[in-house]
Amino acid sequence: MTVNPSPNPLTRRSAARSTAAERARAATRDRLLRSGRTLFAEQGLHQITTHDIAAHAGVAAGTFYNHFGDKAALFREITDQALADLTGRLDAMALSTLDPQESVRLQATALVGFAADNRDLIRILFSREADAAIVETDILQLMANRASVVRQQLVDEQRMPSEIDPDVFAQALVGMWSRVLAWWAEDTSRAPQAVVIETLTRIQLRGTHPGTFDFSEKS
Amino acid sequence: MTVNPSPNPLTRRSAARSTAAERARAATRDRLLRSGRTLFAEQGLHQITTHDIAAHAGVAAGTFYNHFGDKAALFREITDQALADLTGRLDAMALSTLDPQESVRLQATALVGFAADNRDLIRILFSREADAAIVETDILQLMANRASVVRQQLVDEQRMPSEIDPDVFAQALVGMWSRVLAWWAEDTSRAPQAVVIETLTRIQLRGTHPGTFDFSEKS
Amino acid sequence: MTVNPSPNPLTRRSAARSTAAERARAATRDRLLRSGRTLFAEQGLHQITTHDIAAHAGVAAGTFYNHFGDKAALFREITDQALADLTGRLDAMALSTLDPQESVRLQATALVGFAADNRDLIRILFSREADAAIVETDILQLMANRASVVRQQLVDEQRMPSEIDPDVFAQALVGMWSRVLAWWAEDTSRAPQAVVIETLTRIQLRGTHPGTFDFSEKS
Amino acid sequence: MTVNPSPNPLTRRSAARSTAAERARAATRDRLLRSGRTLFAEQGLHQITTHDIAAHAGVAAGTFYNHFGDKAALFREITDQALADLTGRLDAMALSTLDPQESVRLQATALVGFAADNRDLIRILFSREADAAIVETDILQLMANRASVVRQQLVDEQRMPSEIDPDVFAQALVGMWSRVLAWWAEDTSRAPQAVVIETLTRIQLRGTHPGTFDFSEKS
DNA sequence: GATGAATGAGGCTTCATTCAT
DNA sequence: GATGAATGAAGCCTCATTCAT
Repeated sequence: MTVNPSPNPLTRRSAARSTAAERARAATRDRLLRSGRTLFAEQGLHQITTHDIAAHAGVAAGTFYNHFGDKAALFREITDQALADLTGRLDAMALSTLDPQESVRLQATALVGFAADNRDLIRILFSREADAAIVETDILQLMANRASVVRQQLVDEQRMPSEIDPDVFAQALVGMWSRVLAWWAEDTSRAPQAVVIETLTRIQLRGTHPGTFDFSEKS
Repeated sequence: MTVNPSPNPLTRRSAARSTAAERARAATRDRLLRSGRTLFAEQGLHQITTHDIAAHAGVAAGTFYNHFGDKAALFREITDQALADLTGRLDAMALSTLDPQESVRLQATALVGFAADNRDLIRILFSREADAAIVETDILQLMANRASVVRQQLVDEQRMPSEIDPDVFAQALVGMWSRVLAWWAEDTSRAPQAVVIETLTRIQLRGTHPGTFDFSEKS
Repeated sequence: MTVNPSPNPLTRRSAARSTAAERARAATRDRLLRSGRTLFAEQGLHQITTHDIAAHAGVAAGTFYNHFGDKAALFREITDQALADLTGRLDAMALSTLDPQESVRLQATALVGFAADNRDLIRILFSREADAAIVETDILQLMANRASVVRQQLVDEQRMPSEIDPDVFAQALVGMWSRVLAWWAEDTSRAPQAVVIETLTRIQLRGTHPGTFDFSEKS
Repeated sequence: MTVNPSPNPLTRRSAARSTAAERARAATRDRLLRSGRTLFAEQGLHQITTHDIAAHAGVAAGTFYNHFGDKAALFREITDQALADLTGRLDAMALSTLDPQESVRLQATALVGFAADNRDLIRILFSREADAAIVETDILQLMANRASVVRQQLVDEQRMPSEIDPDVFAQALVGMWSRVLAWWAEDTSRAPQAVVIETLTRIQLRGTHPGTFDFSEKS
């Protein structure tokens, strides 16, 4: 015969109560986050007021400050989450192959997939406001640093030519990515997803002007 | 009948006066433009007030509005000039060769040269604020449009592979350029000018991962 | 008909429950009072929020309003209690002697003793905020009124010289008291308790400039 | 023969222009100062908003900030000026006699005269808000420090009895002064000016309880 | 009765812009 | 044309208070 370790009714009730309150609070916080994401994507950090966000979330102006210290804190939370998501995807890709060529294609696939799934986030992440004075972290710089370090390793291992400076390469890469993704996320009908992936991949693997260099090896 | 070849002294004087006044006015306007360029480059459109610009230019706050309709107008004038300069340089380069490879290198040279000569302008042009809602013109978009059209022509003429979508290519190109130049203009000691040019050129001609594609032809 | 001398168990239980609840309630109320006293003493009425008090008392923000109508009500309750305590001590002293000289000394002793025992209350009572618009009662005014009435009686009975106006005297007295006590209560190491008592007493009995007076001409 | 150093008309005109503008600016500043003084005296620092002051002065809300950094700055300027005036009067008195008795009377005269002339300032200076956290300087403390130092000297020179502690004395003195003056300035019909002076003087010279003291026996 | 999230009025401050001189 | 004080709309944030659970 088993004892049913059923929780004490009082405990359970109070736990339930507490959980309900917490859920309500979390829901409000989430509405604010979503509203911020939507509005920042549409209009940018400076055009949007805390009142706008609160109104869009259906709460009073003061409620905003029950959940976020100030406007920048909300913005930072959005971008931090987004960046974590994005780098998570890139890392997952990176681990799935050792072939550099394949790796390039998988990264492009991950990026474009992320943009398709998170159009608002892309527009926020890759707006230059994301690294304005108000927000300390420069997202593109973080990504560039990652890319630069990886690249330097490859150069050191003589798996990449040293003529391409790792720092310049890294800036070029994130510039290309951010611009293409922001452009495409704004209106995904501008190009089929596969075309975006393919073009990004080809530019990395063979450059923008492939045929001009050595015509013997056209794929 | 006599021709009066000598200007009336009064007329001349007043013309001279007027010219002096015009010169003074133009000088004031120019100081405002320079101040705006310097301050916007340092701190961005939103951080700088019209008072800041007037103070930096050594004029009164109201004087600003004798020369520019509003803050955005000054900003636009700066960016329009800069864009005209930049595209002028690019066009000049474009005309000097028919070889696509050489053309790529010359473009990179022109761009990096412009950035070296106009560090402030680069930081303004390629900050994302340059295409914020307040300023209608999207500079990068203009450049992308040019690049896209040119590319489309080359594809149509079968001088470029169609696998690289002209629109995506154009976005990638301006993204790469703008990011690299903004990064470098912020601190030109980050890389030698020649390295920036060379890296940009190589990425275009052969991609970021050249060795991975066909190892037989490493230069 | 039966008298039921033994309490109904249910009634008793519920009475006990009720008493326990009352005790809990009173304890909460008391914690709020103490927290208010501590915090108001440290920072003043305006610097302290109801949230501060509730947090310091370890209760929720809303609980505050289960016990006090508003912030001013709590403040008033603190000051009313303090004033009652203080005047109680002064009255007790007053009854213990008929000798005016002794009375002065005993009053000083009582006041300084109260300050030593209730440093927080002194700082609240004798901060000017205690009679700010938000709180109707002016504590010093109440004390001054008492002093004025007593003085007037002594003058009428010709036991005090009429040259000292009872109202001015009363203001001077409470001004002197409140300032000295507030100063001392802030840091009791500023002077030994006995010195404070003695100095207050001497000033009342002989003035601040005793030796300077020519005693031949008392009116 | 005398050269008439009449100013150049242009210079004069522009000087006049400049002076007119300066005068206008000074007048606005002065209106704000007066409004602040009046309103702070009536309602205290916390009850009065910058908008209140601007409205009372007949200017727009933003104009306040053309002249004062914030509300506290205006408040401080008012109190600093007032304190300088007041201490100036006291110092002038102090120099006019060497007789301590006369000095006491002259100080009382100066203080009460100042209160009569500056009722608003008295109410501001001697409200406890004048030393609230927002304003660093504690006016009464400054006055007390002065009094304490002077007293200590007199004690050292054996011209005052050491039984009266200089620090306690100083607090008592400024407490008495501030309370009496604030009370009287609120409504000067409460007592004739001469009576206030006389009572303050007598309390200092002979105490509040003169007749009660037996002069034969004090240690 | 306790809880604590939500409320929203209200205060402070900034700054693009105007206008009388 | 230059000046610079004045303007006032608008944004940020606080906090006393309410109320559903």
